[in-house]
Amino acid sequence: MKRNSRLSLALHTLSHMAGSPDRMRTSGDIAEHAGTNPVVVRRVLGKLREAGLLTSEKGHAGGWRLARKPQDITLADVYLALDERMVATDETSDASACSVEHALHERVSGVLKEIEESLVQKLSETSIAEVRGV
Amino acid sequence: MKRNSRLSLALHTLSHMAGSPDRMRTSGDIAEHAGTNPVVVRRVLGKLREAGLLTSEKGHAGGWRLARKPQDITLADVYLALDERMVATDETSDASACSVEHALHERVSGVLKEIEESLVQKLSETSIAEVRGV
DNA sequence: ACCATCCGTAACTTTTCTGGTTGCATTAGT
DNA sequence: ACTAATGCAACCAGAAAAGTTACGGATGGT
Repeated sequence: MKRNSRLSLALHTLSHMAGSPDRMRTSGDIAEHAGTNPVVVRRVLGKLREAGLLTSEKGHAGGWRLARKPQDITLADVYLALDERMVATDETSDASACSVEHALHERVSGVLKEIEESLVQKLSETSIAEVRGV
Repeated sequence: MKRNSRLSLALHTLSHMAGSPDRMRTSGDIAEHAGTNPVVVRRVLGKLREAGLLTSEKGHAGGWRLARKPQDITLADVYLALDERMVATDETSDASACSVEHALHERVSGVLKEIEESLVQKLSETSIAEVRGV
């Protein structure tokens, strides 16, 4: 796997689960399906569980299941759950002595933050059910 | 610097250059300004030159200058010049035997590509001049 | 009671990405 | 000639991420 694998893995898995929402799936199944490792799957899906998108059960008949209906899970939910900010810069303390520079830095950061917000807005317009489509 | 440093560096540099578009700046100046290395600056700015956003001149009085007016350079131009796709997945050959799986994979890829396009669209609505702002 | 199965988590390794650095050829002005 | 700049290639170092192994805890079947 390469870049953006987490978002991609999450999306693929959720879309797949949306097919039969009641079926319980193990991280092993999902991993094999996605061509990766059960632990990696649990790591990513754990984030989604924290965000309330999935539930997991331990033990013999344990596994993973959607916590909501597919149409109630948006791409924004997934994106935010993974806690990856794609365009927004980190809030590095601007060490520039010049105040004009500082102001410019603020402007650039602000613009990037706006772009990030618009991305989330766009993501919120599509649900997992719609990804599955048709 | 951390993630997105290239985009951030490019944006900051262009915004700064937009202040006095006729002034020639060396990679050394820019690097010192950005707290990084001249070679790194040339790497990033080289991409922008390839995309026609900047011009560079070798030799004694050489350096970098905007190739267009700041209002004619959009954030999308910069983003695309850097050739970093943030949300779109790479076109990995889908090795899934099942055709249903393949179709789902295509759907997810398609959705991500749409998101990417909408991001670029959003970026194209803001110019460097506007970033500089006010 | 026992056992197989599955999640949760930690620790470690390997790979990949990226910025930083050095060196050198080339170009251009003085 | 000399100086100062880009262009480019090669390499190093550090961080980030995936992959792997291992083990503890929970759960259900036998």
